[in-house]
Amino acid sequence: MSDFNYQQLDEIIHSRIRLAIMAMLVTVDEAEFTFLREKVNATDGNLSTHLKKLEESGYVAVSKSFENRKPVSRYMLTKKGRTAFEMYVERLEKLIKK
Amino acid sequence: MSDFNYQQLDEIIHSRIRLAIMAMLVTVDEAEFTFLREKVNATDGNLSTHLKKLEESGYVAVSKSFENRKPVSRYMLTKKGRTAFEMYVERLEKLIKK
DNA sequence: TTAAAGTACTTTGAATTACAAAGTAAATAT
DNA sequence: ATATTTACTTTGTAATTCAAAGTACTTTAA
Repeated sequence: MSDFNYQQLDEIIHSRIRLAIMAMLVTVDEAEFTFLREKVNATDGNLSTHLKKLEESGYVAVSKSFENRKPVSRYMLTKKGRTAFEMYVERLEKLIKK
Repeated sequence: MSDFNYQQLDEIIHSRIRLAIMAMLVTVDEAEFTFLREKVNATDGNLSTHLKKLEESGYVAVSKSFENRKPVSRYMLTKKGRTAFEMYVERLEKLIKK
């Protein structure tokens, strides 16, 4: 399969906002909703739906709890998510590197 | 602006198929419709619409002619397209590298 | 004490996008 | 003559993206 076949790029990860979320998550153990919202520069609604999609794809796991009487959602990559991201990056680099 | 801000990635280029087209086009002087269709693994209709979008964005130029009595469309990156692609790759790498 | 404002999300609806099926126009094969 | 192939383009629809509005609280102000 040619390196230029566009379908080789995981479409779940490839969305701009989800890619930014995944790229952020690989650098940390876990991240709170509000932290991601700030880093990725997303609106609440948009972030929420994309995190849900990543969850449903099994790429991200969440733990929702209350701390100081406030809801806190913590997100982290799953093993599957990490592997998928690595594969995605590998293919992406083959595509963009000459 | 944080490297994780998803909006920094050029949305015209970022689409999977258009990214593949652009990545292909930076490696060659020009490419025919049928060549791109094969390399990128796209259907005619899909390729056609995305090439048109790249054209309208000023990233790609086309020359349409007849050769051996058949229509041939040749596509090449414009200067603007090349610059935009370089910028895109730069930002993408900052995003996915650590 | 109760009303208003904030926080941390989720749901909804509308606009945009991506895609392939169908269409066009010309050439070639049967 | 008719059917098929080639090189595209147009069209219709399904999926995606996004922010506005909504929910369920908590905190602050009056």
